[in-house]
Amino acid sequence: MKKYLAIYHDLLSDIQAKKFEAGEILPSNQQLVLRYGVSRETVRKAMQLLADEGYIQTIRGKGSLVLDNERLLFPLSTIKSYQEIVDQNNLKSQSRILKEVSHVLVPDRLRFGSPAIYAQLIVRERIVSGEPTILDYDYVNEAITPDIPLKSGDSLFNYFEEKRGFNIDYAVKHLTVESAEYDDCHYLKIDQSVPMLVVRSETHLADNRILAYTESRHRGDKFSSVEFARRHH
Amino acid sequence: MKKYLAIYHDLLSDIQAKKFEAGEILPSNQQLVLRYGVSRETVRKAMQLLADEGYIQTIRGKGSLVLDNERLLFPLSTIKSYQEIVDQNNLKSQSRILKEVSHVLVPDRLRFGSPAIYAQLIVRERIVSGEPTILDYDYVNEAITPDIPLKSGDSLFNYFEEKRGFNIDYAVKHLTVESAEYDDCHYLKIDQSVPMLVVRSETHLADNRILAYTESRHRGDKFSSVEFARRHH
DNA sequence: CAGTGGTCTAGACCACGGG
DNA sequence: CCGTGGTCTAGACCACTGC
Repeated sequence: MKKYLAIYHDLLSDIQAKKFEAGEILPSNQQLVLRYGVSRETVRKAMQLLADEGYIQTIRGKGSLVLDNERLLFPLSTIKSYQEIVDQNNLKSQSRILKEVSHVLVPDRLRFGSPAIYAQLIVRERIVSGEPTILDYDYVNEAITPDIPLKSGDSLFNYFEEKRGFNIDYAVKHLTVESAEYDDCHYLKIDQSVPMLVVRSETHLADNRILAYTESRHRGDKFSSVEFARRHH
Repeated sequence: MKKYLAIYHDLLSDIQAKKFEAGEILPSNQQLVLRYGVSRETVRKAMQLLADEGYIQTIRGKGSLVLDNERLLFPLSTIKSYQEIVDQNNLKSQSRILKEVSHVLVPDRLRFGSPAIYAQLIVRERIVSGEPTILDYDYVNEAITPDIPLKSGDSLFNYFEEKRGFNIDYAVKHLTVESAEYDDCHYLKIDQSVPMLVVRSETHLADNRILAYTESRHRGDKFSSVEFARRHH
């Protein structure tokens, strides 16, 4: 199903496999119409997805230019699981579960005015290049999915989408810079002088229910993110 | 021209003017087709823009739900000028030019592998609620637009787009957390212990030329950003 | 069942780039 | 001039919601 997504993924994997290098021009709309046997509007939907996510730039009269997407690392403006980011960037990384508690009330600082709910709390640390770098607190809405069976290496997103068939739609993320707390110092083996980049997010399903609240605490001295932004007129 | 943009802006201004509150359902595609006298695909283009930017959530079988967009503050994943952000959030803010130098070579740390160019450097401080909070270093490509006439209150983007007719297309932004430098301490009246949130960006025109490099240095203890992210399948 | 949004089509005209 | 991408149309079928 969904022809435009098939074309999108097909072209994207060619770009990521370097069959198209940065600076090259993709096949024209018309060529893709013939290749895939679809209408032009369907081709253009695929191209717009690629453009929105920073893989190509369309230039009228010329064609669709492949951009340098080597550097898209840890973007905050997309919903990617930690595992997806690790995979895409060929990082060496491990995760370790530090704590798991059921029936916890989600703290105020994560909710930004949304109603309080009970959740299952999962605390994990992410170890990048042998060094503990990120602390993740996931509060998963009990009303939607209680009792998550989690092994150390599992991805929560993968469980939600593949195993449970949930349709994750969007997230609202708040970024701040804060001082290291006791847990940061204790688990990440840093002292209070290291600033933390904190991302608090609220993840929604396609029916607008809140699936989870997450607090991701990154060592500031190790944090790096590359965003792609388009200008809309 | 561009009917879908007209519809987008029309609906957006209604949302921002609270004619549609968060939680309400927008008029259906069919109603908008009749109201604007356009085809359904044109209506849907406008709706997709609204959805992409986090103003609405479309729910199949129900309608287009208006989201709570009160809190979209200082998003890094869109290209907005400082002036646009200030206007949208009703902030009290001033800008002051600190330095202006012609024919400067853009430093390595801003370029991430892009070729070195000569630029006009403009250094400004942004004063929010009476307190100097952000230092901006703009390196504008001399080959594209030399000798920018700048008064203290002017917006660079406004000059590029309105006065010069440039078509800004996209930017790549690098986020890091760094220690305060001499200039940070001097102009922002802080000491070295305050961490800085640094955004370095490369702004491209529609023909893919680089218009400018920018380094924005935010006081970490005052920094706050809200992002909207969609999940693509 | 009627109404909603999601996908897809075949065709048209426009604006821009480059030879 | 021709080929490119950008916009728009009228109509079709599907999947889902809610009554």
